[in-house]
Amino acid sequence: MDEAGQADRAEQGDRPLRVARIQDVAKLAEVSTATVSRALASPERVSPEARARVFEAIAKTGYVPNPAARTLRSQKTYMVLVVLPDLANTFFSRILRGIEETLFEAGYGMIIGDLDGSPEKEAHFSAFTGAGRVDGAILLNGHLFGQRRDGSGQAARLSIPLVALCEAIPGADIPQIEIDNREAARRMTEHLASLGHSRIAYLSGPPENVLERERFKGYQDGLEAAGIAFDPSLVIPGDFTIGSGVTAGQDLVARAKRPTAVFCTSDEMAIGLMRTLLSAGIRVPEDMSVAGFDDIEFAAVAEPALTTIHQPRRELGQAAASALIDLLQGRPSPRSIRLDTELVIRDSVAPLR
Amino acid sequence: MDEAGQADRAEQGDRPLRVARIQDVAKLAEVSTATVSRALASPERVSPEARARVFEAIAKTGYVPNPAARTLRSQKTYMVLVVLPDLANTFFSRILRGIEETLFEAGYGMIIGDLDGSPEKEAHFSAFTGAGRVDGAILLNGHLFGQRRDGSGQAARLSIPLVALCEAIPGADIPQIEIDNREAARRMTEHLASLGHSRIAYLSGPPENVLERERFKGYQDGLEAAGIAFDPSLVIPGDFTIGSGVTAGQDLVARAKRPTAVFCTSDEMAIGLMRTLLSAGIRVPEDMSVAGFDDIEFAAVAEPALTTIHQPRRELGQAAASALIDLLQGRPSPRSIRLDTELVIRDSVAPLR
DNA sequence: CACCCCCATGTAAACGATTACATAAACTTT
DNA sequence: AAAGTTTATGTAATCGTTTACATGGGGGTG
Repeated sequence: MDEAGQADRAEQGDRPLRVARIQDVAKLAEVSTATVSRALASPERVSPEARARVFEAIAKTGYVPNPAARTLRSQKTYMVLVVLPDLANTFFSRILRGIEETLFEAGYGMIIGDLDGSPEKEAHFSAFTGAGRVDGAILLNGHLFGQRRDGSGQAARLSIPLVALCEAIPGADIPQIEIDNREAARRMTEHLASLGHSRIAYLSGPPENVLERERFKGYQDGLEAAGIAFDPSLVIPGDFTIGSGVTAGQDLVARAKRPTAVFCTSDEMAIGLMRTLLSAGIRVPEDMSVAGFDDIEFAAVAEPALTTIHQPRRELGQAAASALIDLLQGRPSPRSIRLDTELVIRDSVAPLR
Repeated sequence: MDEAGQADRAEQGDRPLRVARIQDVAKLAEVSTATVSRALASPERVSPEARARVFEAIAKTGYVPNPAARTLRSQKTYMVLVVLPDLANTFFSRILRGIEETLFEAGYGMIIGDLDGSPEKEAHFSAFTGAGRVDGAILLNGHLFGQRRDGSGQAARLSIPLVALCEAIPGADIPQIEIDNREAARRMTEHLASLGHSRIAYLSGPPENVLERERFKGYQDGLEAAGIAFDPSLVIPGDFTIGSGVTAGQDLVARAKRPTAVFCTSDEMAIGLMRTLLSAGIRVPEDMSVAGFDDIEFAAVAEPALTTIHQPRRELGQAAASALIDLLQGRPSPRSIRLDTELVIRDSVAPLR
């Protein structure tokens, strides 16, 4: 105290009245604020002695740089927005973890934008990127936002680096991280066919969804490869949720001529479907085989354990985050990545009797 | 162009070279920046004419306030941090939605801090709150952070409003939003006892967890109320995950003298447990009843459908967010809230034969 | 009519960093 | 030893708002 002189807003007694600023550190270390800033941003550009004094002063004052000031000046937020269609969907949580991990290691924070099917929210998150609250964004929702519906000149805003994850965005010139949905669906369909099934139903996702469209193509590819004619009556509408699986099950139960196998384009639907079948006395896989897609945690402990397509969710998240970080740091980023899936054979699919 | 004079950084041709600043709006509307700022923050304090001109200018320029500058000056970020132990856990996703919804409506963004069991990350998120990157935080992890492990004077930082959700933080003087875990566990235990079960096992959560401790007390309360002696050998260690349910199942299968009912303190464990029992030929509920806790989406479609305790997850999230917003906006906030749970009876529990 | 008060607005000082530019010292190179 | 180069540091402008304070005009009141 007797040394600091008139440091009127510095610490007093014990606890700082106010958070320390770079000025306080500079004064204590007897250097300029520029040197403190440099000591933090690029230590090698500061002499060892000064650096030591600076770090000592930082420790003593408990200084933490003010992010707002930093952002204002440097135009960097060290924040990334992750936009996804449905936060309550199990499928995304592991992906989010993969993203978060990787961002975290690189010093970035993650802001979540849960669209929840509302276009109003979409506009909101679009504004987020436009206003410079984040340095970049990872889009899991299958399309770019920001293109105003009214088409007015409402400004195409400051554009920031974007990465598409899982749902490819056709025509967008950004890195796209995904799996080969078509190929995976083909593989599963062929797998079912190879076990003797020929009446293979397809429980779909929402028709406008990109994943759905790819998987549907794969289903058709698979039928074709197996020499099975496509039967539109075996395509059941769904939307990836447990509930739509339950509904689809009721549809099947009511049919006179049932398929012998059902390929569901999400595990959630498969689990909901099996539930309805079992309640109606239809045994899985004895009476009907059921296959899923995603390999969520519950797939392995479903009853019966679900045969499905494994997606490397954590790795997908990590890859997307890495690609974005590359972009943010001016490094060249891979245009597109396709991660491998795996056909996981469990108990819900059996050879045709 | 011929009107603006030397507006060298204003729009040119069609698209703005640079995002519009408050200055640009002020110039166009022929008012000062202060008026623009006021027109946005408190429209009633600006004359209708000026207001109209300002809004017109905002529309014309596509102006969006710079959040960093705003934060720097006003010390408000309009961001909230949500700290949770495990983002990949299904239980949290609906809660997050409730939180996000409510924050969104109030104009706040949500930053997720997934601890993932790492103390290193905890320190990181603590720094988040300390550095003023967020206005407040919702803690789902059951304890406050910021109290340095080394006990050094490392500064108790700027403290921001906090709310505890789900896991109460003993001794913390902040709003706590939770359910009555003890009461709910008691109710389930009594329910099992009322069906004739007296050998009721308890599949626990992690021993240090607050929820676990409360539920365990409730289990004991329930036994006592039913006049059943507590048997430590019926307490099986778990950690809320599917995997620990599977492991617990193996333990039970190996036992000579099995319980007739198992109360699992999470649905995930219950589902994992049932899986193992069924694989080993132990029927649920005929040979053993299984009860869960949480009522996650999969509980209703498990095979058999799971009898469990329903937690109003969305409402929990909403309540926590509301409490935090009250705090942030200087309104009095309820000290603590306990939301009601519900005993959901499905098929996994049956009377003792 | 003089006084006071209120209202709408403007002026300019923060907020707390980063960084372009300037400067001085130390080291190379010829 | 002079000139040029590199290195370490400091000075001060800048990022784009919000807001305390100042100002001037209009309307009430005594």
